[in-house]
Amino acid sequence: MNRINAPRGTRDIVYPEITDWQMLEERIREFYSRFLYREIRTPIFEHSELFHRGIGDTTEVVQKEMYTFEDKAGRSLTLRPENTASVVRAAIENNLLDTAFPLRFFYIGPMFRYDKPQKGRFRQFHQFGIEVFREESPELDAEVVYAAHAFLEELGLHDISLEINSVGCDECRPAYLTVLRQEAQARQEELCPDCRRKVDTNPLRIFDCKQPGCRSVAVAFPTIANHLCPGCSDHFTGVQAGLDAYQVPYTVNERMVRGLDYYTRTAFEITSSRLGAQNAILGGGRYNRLIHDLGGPDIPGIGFAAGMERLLLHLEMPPAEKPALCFLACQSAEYRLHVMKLARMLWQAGYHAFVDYSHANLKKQFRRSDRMAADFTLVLGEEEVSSGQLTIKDMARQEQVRIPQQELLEWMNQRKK
RNA sequence: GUGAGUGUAGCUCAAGGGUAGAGUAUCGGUCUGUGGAACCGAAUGUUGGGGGUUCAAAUCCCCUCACUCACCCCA
Repeated sequence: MNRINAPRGTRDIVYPEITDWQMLEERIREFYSRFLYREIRTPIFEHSELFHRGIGDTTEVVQKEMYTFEDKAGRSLTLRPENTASVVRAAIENNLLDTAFPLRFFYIGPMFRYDKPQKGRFRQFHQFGIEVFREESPELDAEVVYAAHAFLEELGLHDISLEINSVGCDECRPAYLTVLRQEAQARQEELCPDCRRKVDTNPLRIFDCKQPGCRSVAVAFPTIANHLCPGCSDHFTGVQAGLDAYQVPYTVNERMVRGLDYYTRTAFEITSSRLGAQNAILGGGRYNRLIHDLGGPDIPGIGFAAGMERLLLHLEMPPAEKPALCFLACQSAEYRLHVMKLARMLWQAGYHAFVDYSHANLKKQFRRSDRMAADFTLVLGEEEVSSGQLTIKDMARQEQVRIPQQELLEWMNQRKK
């Protein structure tokens, strides 16, 4: 029979890598609960319309990268490519927006995008993120950015840099885009074919182009900084003051663009220099229209999402502390039932124990114990059973003792300290 | 979606038209109450898949699939 492999761009996470994931998830839960973020779990698929309306029809993600399918009743469903729209939908649907309690959510889970896989990019990948609704002060933006940056720092991530920008709002961005489009049109000849197309559709993206020609042209283009309305301008100033208060190191990048349409005002991104081409490890920003656009009240929101694969790619997790492991061997099969009684004692007391049910001789059982990196090997044989004792060998110290069987737990407890 | 590189034993890799190999891991033995070392031995492959050229293909040609990296896009 031919084998079936995991679909392209997906992968299995198995031991020992899985322990890194478990530790990371634990750290996320602990860290973000300090800020009163509460976990939320939303469905892995949603009505396709949620993402069309939320993320924006013209975005790359929606146009080319969604896993969309029809269910048996003919509904158009889509595997979530990101989670912000879902969290907003869930908050509205569950009437969570009426409470006086802070509206703060965090999530951890798989996302799906039909991309061509490469280093740090998968079709099923995992993100964690946070969302805050209803608070509009710039200082809150600063706290969210701090919560993003400080977490990575606490994880011991090096070689990361934080960039922020303001992308304006519905008041000032259209006017700026007009100016930018004019400028780009004037110098169209000097742009690559790709960018020439962007002049009409999304001129901001020209700033992203890596072609040296486009880059040198785009440097001269006007940035949004001078076109922000007073409201956005004050807000951005406030964000920066807040970041200084929280002592977050950042640089302002007036040319930073984000891929999702819903961002207003604050946008930020954390990249790593150790990651290859896919160097964005975290991205987010404010979205003051999204909740309203998805049928909710007219309240603002802000959040970010981080790529967990990319995080783990250059994160050195400390080796997990594993409790002592006892390997239970016996001289021959006739003592097996005795061994099982000892195993039961250990398990009930919370110890890790492995019973060798094979009929191998002791030498082989010891070898197996060694390969499994057991801390202790317990042996039961004729001598032990007839005297109610058992032999324990400390594998690392190469010392062994014989003790009464009923003293096993006592011995382990002392040994553990 | 575009491009480049790579697919041979569980893993890392040889063999570049003439019998598919090594290291490592696995299993057995030297060694039936004691692991890591050493020595001896065994097992394991539709050479990613399909087609073509040839007396003969892992090797040359075509197609396809997968992986890797880059473009693109983004977490």
